[in-house]
Amino acid sequence: MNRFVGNFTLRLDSKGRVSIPGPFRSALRRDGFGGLCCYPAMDRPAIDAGGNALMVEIEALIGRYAPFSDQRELLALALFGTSETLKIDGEGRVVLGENLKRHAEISETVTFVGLGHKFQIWEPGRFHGELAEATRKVRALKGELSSQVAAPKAPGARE
Amino acid sequence: MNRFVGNFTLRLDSKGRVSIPGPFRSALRRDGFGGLCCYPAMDRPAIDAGGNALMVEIEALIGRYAPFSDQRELLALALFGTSETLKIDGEGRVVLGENLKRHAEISETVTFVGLGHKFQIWEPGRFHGELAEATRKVRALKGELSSQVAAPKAPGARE
DNA sequence: TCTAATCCCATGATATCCCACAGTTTCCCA
DNA sequence: TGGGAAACTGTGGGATATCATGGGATTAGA
Repeated sequence: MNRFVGNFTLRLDSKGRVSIPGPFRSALRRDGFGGLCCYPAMDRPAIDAGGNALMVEIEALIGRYAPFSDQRELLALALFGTSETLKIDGEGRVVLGENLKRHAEISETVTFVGLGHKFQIWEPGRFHGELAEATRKVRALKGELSSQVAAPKAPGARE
Repeated sequence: MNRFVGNFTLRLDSKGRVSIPGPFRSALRRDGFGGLCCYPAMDRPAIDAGGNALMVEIEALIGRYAPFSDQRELLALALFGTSETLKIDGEGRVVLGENLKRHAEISETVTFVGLGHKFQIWEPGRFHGELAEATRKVRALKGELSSQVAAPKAPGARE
């Protein structure tokens, strides 16, 4: 079983290191990629992180466009250009780069949140806020669903 | 791991030398090409750089057009004609040619940006501007993508 | 002989590796 | 069923290697 599930809150030490939660660490190990691929999440003050699987996903996204095309260069710049592959030390820790920490407004504690094929790293307070918000939305969505019968209406993309 | 990822800002010394960032340097070493192949990026005030993989890609691009066709000659001129192969010294540094520096408006600090198979060298200020622009466009693109994904049967992949 | 490019060594800062330890949880065996 | 023993996790800090950078020496080219 190779996905990231659950959430864990951990502290950064004086050198800025954080342990990757055990379950995530073993999922990464299985995935075969020595390091941790991270980039600032779009639209959210969080860090997206993962291993090979995530990297391949990004590559596939970029690979859809022709080499030297504008769109490809743009995507590559925004994705590869802002991501960092962090080294994982013998104890399973990483040091987050300054950009990443700034983007997620992380200071001394972080929450790891499993998202299946990848996971996110949040500042704990912001994560709880976001979670509450998400719960509220899901509840609303559920209400909507139960009031519909089985309408095959196209599900609009929402964010 | 053999691609260029992340961004690094470094200084030119009094002799005009810049260190190639460690991760890029080792990727180049793996790629087997002794020097660094550079040319002014099309449409952008930046320098495209890479090793063997980049040259192969350029060749493939040019090879798509019929020999002696206008497009082919033009591309060859723009890419091969303007490229220089820089020597990498014992410490992993290169000296950028005057053309390159002028094109990218580089003075004393540069930002190396990984783009997967190749990387770019920017004047840091211009890079930040371009990155902001790219992020904005990618966000728009993401909206498009997520509305496409909802159409076929969702294989558990979500964002 | 002079200029410029290349090589070589020095150095401070940073990152990486390595060992240590305390709190839990798991496991084992009486 | 209870009492350890062992393993693992998160945390801490010192030692070592690597990186970015600076400058002198050496070679090459004109």
